[in-house]
Amino acid sequence: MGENKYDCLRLENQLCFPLYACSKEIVRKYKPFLDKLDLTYTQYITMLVLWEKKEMNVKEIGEALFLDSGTLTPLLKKLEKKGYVSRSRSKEDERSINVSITPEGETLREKALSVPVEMGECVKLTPEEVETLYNLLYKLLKKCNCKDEK
Amino acid sequence: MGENKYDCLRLENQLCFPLYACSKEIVRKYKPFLDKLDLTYTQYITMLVLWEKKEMNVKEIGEALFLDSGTLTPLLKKLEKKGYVSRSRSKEDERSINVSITPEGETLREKALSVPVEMGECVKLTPEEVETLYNLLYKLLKKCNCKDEK
DNA sequence: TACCATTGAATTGTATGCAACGAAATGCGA
DNA sequence: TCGCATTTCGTTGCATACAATTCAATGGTA
Repeated sequence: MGENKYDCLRLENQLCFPLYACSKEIVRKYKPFLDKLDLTYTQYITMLVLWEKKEMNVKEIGEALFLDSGTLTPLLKKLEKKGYVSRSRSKEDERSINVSITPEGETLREKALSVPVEMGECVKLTPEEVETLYNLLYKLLKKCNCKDEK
Repeated sequence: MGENKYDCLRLENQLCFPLYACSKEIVRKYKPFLDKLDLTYTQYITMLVLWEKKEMNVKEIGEALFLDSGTLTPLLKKLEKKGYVSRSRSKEDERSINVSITPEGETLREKALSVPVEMGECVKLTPEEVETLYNLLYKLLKKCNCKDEK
């Protein structure tokens, strides 16, 4: 019934679309909570990795977040201006920039503890569904990220 | 072991992150295929809904794609300039803009048929996994999209 | 019918994302 | 050690995204 050669072009037959839409909607959900920290979503996930590692260079942050220097350089400068991170040339390798958490950035971590709690209340999936979704996304991410050919 | 109060802030404990990263990586995967059609990803999904409905106003497109006029207005003007759609004031409601597919846009649909095929080869999940992922994403999207309070 | 809240687009301002390019530093082989 | 490919950031240009605002058209309602 209703089969035609264009079915594969229907929005509802694309896996990419719910992925794209979900990502945007979730990021939008974060906004009111992140506003209280004066962070955007991208700044927030940058702080997440920095809170863990304390010090990373731009390349390492980029690999962790799937972002390049074109996005990160201006973003890190903004975080520096807000006082949450400091940036300095590495002494071992002058090409590299060390980005590290400041005491103010460390203080922010305390305030950020409420964010996952508040967001958790927004995601109405069961723990099993979250687990399944999480695993499939990481699987896709891994398949996706490997070099295209070979 | 290693439990601490900041565990909830670890990047790997966030569902949002693989969602965000996957979405970007998939969109990036589309690029070489969409370049052949002279479309960006957002322009592509806009064409997808328009190919189906033939004519929609900006509000309807926005509801289908989770985009607002701030994104769509300039994007639709670009698609118009490329000759794939036409834009005109609705006669029934002068506030509304009717966006419709042109013959060139219809021709483009033929070329676009190869895109899902080429992309399908990039996504190395089983059909069952794709199905599960798809359903969970739509479920999340629905939960997410409902009005926040009440 | 005059008033006014609502609606649909467009505009403005800010913040990404990313490809492409540039420049300086590094490293490696002849 | 010289030359050159590679690496790491930064910059530029283009295209989203979205909140907030504006403006014109519309739709009740007194």
